[in-house]
Amino acid sequence: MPLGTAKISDVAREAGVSEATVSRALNNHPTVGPEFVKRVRAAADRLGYRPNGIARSLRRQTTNVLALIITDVSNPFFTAITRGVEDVAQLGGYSVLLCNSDEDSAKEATYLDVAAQQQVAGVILAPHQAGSDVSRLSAASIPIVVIDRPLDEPFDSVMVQSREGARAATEHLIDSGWARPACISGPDDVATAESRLEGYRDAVRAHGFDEIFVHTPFRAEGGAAAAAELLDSANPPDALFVGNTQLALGVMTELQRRGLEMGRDIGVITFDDAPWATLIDPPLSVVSQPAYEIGTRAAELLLDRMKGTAPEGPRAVSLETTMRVRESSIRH
Amino acid sequence: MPLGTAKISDVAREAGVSEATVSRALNNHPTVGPEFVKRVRAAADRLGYRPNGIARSLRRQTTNVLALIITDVSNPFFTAITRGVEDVAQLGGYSVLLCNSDEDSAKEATYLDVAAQQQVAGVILAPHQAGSDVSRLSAASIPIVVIDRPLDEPFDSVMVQSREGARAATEHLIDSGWARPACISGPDDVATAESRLEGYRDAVRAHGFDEIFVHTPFRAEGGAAAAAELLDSANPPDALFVGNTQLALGVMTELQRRGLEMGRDIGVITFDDAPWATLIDPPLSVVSQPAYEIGTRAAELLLDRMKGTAPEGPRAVSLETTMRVRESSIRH
DNA sequence: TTGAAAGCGGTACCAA
DNA sequence: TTGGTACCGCTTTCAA
Repeated sequence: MPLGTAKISDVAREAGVSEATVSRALNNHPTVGPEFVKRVRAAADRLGYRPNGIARSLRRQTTNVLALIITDVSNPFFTAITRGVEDVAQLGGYSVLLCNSDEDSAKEATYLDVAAQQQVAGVILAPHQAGSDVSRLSAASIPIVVIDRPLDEPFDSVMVQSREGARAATEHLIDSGWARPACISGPDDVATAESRLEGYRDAVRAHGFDEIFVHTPFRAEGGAAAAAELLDSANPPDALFVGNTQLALGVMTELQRRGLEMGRDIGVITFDDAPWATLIDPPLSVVSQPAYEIGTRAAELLLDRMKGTAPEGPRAVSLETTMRVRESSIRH
Repeated sequence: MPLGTAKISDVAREAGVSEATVSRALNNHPTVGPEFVKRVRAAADRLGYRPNGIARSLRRQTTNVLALIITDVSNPFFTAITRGVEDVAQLGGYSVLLCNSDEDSAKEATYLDVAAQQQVAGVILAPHQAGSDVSRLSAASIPIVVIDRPLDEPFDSVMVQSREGARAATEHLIDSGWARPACISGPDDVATAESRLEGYRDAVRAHGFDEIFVHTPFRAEGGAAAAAELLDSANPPDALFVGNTQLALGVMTELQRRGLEMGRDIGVITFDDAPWATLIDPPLSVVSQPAYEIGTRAAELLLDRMKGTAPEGPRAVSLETTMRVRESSIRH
């Protein structure tokens, strides 16, 4: 028998004890004689025994893995969240499986299904839409923490005050002397896109400015197309509040293509910080979200929900954004 | 009984057939009467039946999920690979679980263990080191495809001709008139870092130049520290070949801090393209790897290995890099 | 404290 | 073609 193929019955035979004793010994059950523990451990080592996680899960009805479902792996915002989740999950003895729903409800549903089927211990979900169907998880009583975007059903959640951040960013644009700020927003069915747009509207309305905005997918090409549309319009904006990093990539490419310099020809501020934001010319002003903390807080909520130490009702964590004014938004 | 909690025995009762028939009907087994299929489907729908993946896996000894283990989720290179893997996996009806080993052998080992325990159908692995222990997967005869970095044991693999790419990049630096190119390389125990360094050495040796290099972790801080060290040395380099995107982020930050302009004061070319490479000033020259294709090819190899349609021995795919000369490497 | 045995929820063999 | 049932590997009562 190849090493690492042994099952519990083999170990039992090798150690001369029952399967039950092997199981208890290996799981540090207190009622096992120290002599037996030693014998079982030795036998297990000799055989290279590794428990079959599937069988264990089937019996225990749970695993020691968490699922983290995000909408875009290539967005630094979500990878920062991922690191936060991983760090606290690891401390708690859990592994995290990352699933990329890619802003696609069908893929999201598949992963929700996989999570339920694999009986993960808990799920952290950035829902594509508020209506995402998590009933399979609920049916299996798998705890859920919702992040980034709200879900219709009430769960523990970690959100960011996007609207306030967006409003502040737009105010900043106006304060800097830009007279016609527009908003390049994400898809109109994505909550974060909407609340950032709302924040923008709050600000322009307060100042009696026109509301100028366009919806586009959270991708670089979307940003480029939106920027082009706005700039080609009859009465183009002189400043842009951009909905996220991916959009910003496209927007800046388009500005570059047109020879427009940020801060001189057009004011730009974008949602989410990025590691390269200070390297471009001029440095990009941003509204930064505490991404890593979103991850750690979410994982903490999940872990104590799993432990059963959490209070009854849903807990809502709301984090603030930080505006980092650099040069792209400053008129000169 | 809450919806979605039904098990196969419930469906059998509801449909008035045996469990065996339910199983066969739901799995499109050809030997089931069409009348029965209809009845079973209806009963399953009524009860909101969803098969328990764990139980199925235990019996079938496999799942329809793949694991993709990468070393750094926040590196765009790996997220591009991820998209490639996901796209072909989905076509084949598989979900992919992404695991971030974070350049840490212990985490990697944990995920390898999880993969084996969860009995994933296959694994695509970017090993931290050539000695990574995949014996648990082999013992469970789970197919493996190795990407990005070699493994001591022979498996299907998709690699990139890093050394050639690195050599070409360094030659380009030299051809552009830089007289003292140095290399900022990754950790000396990471194969890609080593082969890029080798490529650099090939080039400088061929020209009789000094070999100047420093090893540092694949992180922005590592890049910054390495750049500082080199620039502060007695005889500093006038050009830099940088090992990857994360390092480049740090290197450029350090150059900026010192007021050094790429292309004018120092020549820079880096391994891996990044979405923001054209947005910085001056645009960054890079050696681009076909990341998305690495992902698709790896998944293809894995899928037909799983189907059993692959030839006996390991297949090795070797992809080429593309140099994209922009301005940071051009002397002016 | 230890062992026997009953499942966990499906699947697939064998018999009818 | 359908049904009965052993079994996948482990955990956890229940008895001894």
